[in-house]
Amino acid sequence: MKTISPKTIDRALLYIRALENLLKKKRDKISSSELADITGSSDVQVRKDISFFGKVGIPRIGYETKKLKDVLENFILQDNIVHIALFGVGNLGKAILKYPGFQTDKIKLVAAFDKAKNKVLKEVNGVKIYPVEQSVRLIKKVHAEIGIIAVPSENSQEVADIMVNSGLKGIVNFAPNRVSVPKNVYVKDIDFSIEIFSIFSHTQL
Amino acid sequence: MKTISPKTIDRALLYIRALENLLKKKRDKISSSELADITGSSDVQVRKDISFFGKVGIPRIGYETKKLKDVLENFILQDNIVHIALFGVGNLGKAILKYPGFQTDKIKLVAAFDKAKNKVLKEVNGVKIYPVEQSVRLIKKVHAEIGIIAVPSENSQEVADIMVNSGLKGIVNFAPNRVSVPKNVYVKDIDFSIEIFSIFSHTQL
DNA sequence: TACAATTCGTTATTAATTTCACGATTTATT
DNA sequence: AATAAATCGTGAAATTAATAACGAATTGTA
Repeated sequence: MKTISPKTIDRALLYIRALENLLKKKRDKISSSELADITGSSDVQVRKDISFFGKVGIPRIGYETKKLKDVLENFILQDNIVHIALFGVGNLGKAILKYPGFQTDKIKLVAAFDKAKNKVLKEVNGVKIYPVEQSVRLIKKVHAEIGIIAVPSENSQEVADIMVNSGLKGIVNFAPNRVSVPKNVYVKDIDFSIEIFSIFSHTQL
Repeated sequence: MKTISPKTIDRALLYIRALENLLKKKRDKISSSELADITGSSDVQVRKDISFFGKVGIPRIGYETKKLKDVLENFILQDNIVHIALFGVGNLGKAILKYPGFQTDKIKLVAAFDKAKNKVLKEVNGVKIYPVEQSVRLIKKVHAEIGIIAVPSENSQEVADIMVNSGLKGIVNFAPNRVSVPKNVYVKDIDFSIEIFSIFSHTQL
């Protein structure tokens, strides 16, 4: 039994999104090479990735859009819905609250926290903003799995500690400094300026 | 002559940021293992990465913080300053404008564009907001290299076309759909919901 | 000065990932 | 029915990346 690689999972997420868009356009079939073009990959890579999930393609035709999407989603998400808690409702936090991809049937932003009294108890895009003091209790109550850090870096560690205490198992950190957490908690750092430098380096090659 | 791998470059950017923080704390020496801890890597990986840039370490001591930072920066950025143009001054755009890492001596956000008349000609964090119509001319004038797409997905392709026409060679795309560009333009997509699903998958393992 | 301790730098090894090559399957066409 | 064309699926090869192993250099200490 081969184990599935993290890279394959990440690409599968791109495939799923592409397939959703194709479904909206009523495309019911798609070939590996076209899916590769859309997602910035290669046809062989697409077929190899998909082969981890089973034999879903039809030779000479390609893949059925709906079926492929279901297979990938079921494998990766099973029946789960991902519940997210957001910390920090500044500009970035608001952008995240308004982000269309965060209120679908597979992913729900369920609670936002901020320490500014004037933001608390307001609602943005259907999500209520609570005071940080209530976060541990509320996150446990709503069973969130993933947390987003969108506070200034001075407060990021403090927020990370709250997240760990609440039982969150994954964190996206937008603050430009690393936070320390127990090793059973997975942290993904997104640092805007490092992304920029990285692209700059790529364009220099 | 070995060529430097993209992964090494990306980690080197993490090292540079860590070294900057250490310098602020007046730490003038650092070992590979401590740098590894800070950046979430391993000591061997750190030494191996750094060895691409030359012999800068001192056995038994470690690296001189300042010297190592200079070596890495010079190699990756040479004497360049990266100039950025931002499209879209909504919540996300404002968050980017206020992001501290975008006004340093190595990276400058030089212009922002929006089509809303009421935003135009205002200034956020020292950056002036211009009408989109002037973007091609202005980007050429200020010699920006990298563009950031922070507009809704309906407008992302249109903005990408402007960027290509302006001569930008790298794009960070925050809109949740891929844009098509000539293959000499490098695009990095940052899709919040895919990041979340990716973390969720990691935590499920 | 000799020896131990520490940390870098580098070659060798192993592991992971991507690409290649090609057989198998299905549909269309003559 | 035979052949051609298109596309999937996959084992093998090639590439890339990470880890391990260890020598070399430096400092501290007896």
